[in-house]
Amino acid sequence: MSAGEQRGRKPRADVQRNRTALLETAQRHFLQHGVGTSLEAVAKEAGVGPGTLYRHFPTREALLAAVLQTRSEELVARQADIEQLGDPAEALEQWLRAMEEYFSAFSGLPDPLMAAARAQEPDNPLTIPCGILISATDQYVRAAQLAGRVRASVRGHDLFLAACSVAWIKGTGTEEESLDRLRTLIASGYRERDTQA
Amino acid sequence: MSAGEQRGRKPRADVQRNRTALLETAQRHFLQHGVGTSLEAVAKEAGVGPGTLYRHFPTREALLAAVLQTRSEELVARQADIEQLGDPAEALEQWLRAMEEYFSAFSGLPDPLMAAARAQEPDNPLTIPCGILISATDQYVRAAQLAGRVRASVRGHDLFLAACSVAWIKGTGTEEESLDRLRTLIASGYRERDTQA
DNA sequence: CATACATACGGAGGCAGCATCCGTTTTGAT
DNA sequence: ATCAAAACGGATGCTGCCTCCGTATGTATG
Repeated sequence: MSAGEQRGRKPRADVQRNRTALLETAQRHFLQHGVGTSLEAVAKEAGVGPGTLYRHFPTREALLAAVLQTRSEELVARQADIEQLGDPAEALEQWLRAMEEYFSAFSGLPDPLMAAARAQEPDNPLTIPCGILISATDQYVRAAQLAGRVRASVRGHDLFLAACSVAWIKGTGTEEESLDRLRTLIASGYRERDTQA
Repeated sequence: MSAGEQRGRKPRADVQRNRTALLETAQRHFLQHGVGTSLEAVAKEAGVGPGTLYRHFPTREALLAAVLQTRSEELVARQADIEQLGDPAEALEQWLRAMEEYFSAFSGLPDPLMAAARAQEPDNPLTIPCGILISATDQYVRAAQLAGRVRASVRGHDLFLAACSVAWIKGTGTEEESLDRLRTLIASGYRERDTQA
């Protein structure tokens, strides 16, 4: 079970090479054409046949999940920054923004993400990441609630949905101003009313 | 320009027949398989060739818009009911629910709807309906604001987006309970804080 | 009723993308 | 140098989109 364990044979070199090439190309295509981009095109540009792509990543979701893994590291990095903040309300706000950006990395991403969040299919490779994000959000929410900055009825899952929504709308090409207005609306929804003295 | 004007020749009978058959079949398929349903299948089941379908409705959006027209009549009917209510806050709430149901009639509907709401392409047949809905929402918002029940900073367009979002999430198969929580969150966002005496 | 004309029909066909299967090549081990 | 496992990749079949044009259908006229 040790890290360096190599059972049987050393893995072939081209495997890792192709995998990397596919991931890089896929990321570019997802960025440019959204999650619905042609997988054939990705394979061709990565210099491999369709078969190779499908062997590495049996479904579009699998490829997507693998590409997202890279990006999710950025998200974790942000978490470190966020936890520096003393203010739990501020922390929650920033976390929501971070998630939103993560969700809107590629156009059309929120749809498969939501499908995974529903999580009926446990073999969906996007399911696990979603679960992590939801419980992370819940942490931030609880902290802010303890500080009396967020209404008691709010749950992490609610704000996860809200962040997804905003990301979805963003992906439809709505202007940034409208988005900001929506964010403000949502913030007014979860923030505790000022406890007037 | 009068209604009964018939220039040249009387229109052929099969035209109207096919159009109706297509609309009915399309509605069924949209309901069962979402807006992405196969148009070929619709044509076949309606008993016409693909060419006929595309002549009547050149794009998927055109077909969608035509089908939606029927449903939008229900929406207008609801407006009458809603305006019976004395309470403008209640009226707004009901209107939002009505829109939400309208948006989630077919799975996947919110996407083309939002694309139309952006309204860069004025020939998109969904654009006009969207504009109407937005300004209608604005009416309800203003009324509620005059009664001091909705925060002054809120605009109709914001709540239009919110309703779209909820409809979108609904379409992804999220449980009704989560949806209700989200609706509550949004409502807390736009409602005026209780003016404590 | 017969004819002529306009109009609409419908399916064949070209194209793109998905996903699979299997003969061939590459690679690591001996 | 040789072998066998492992991976490759492209040919293949399928579905759906959308267009084009020869043909059928329905409407007006003698």
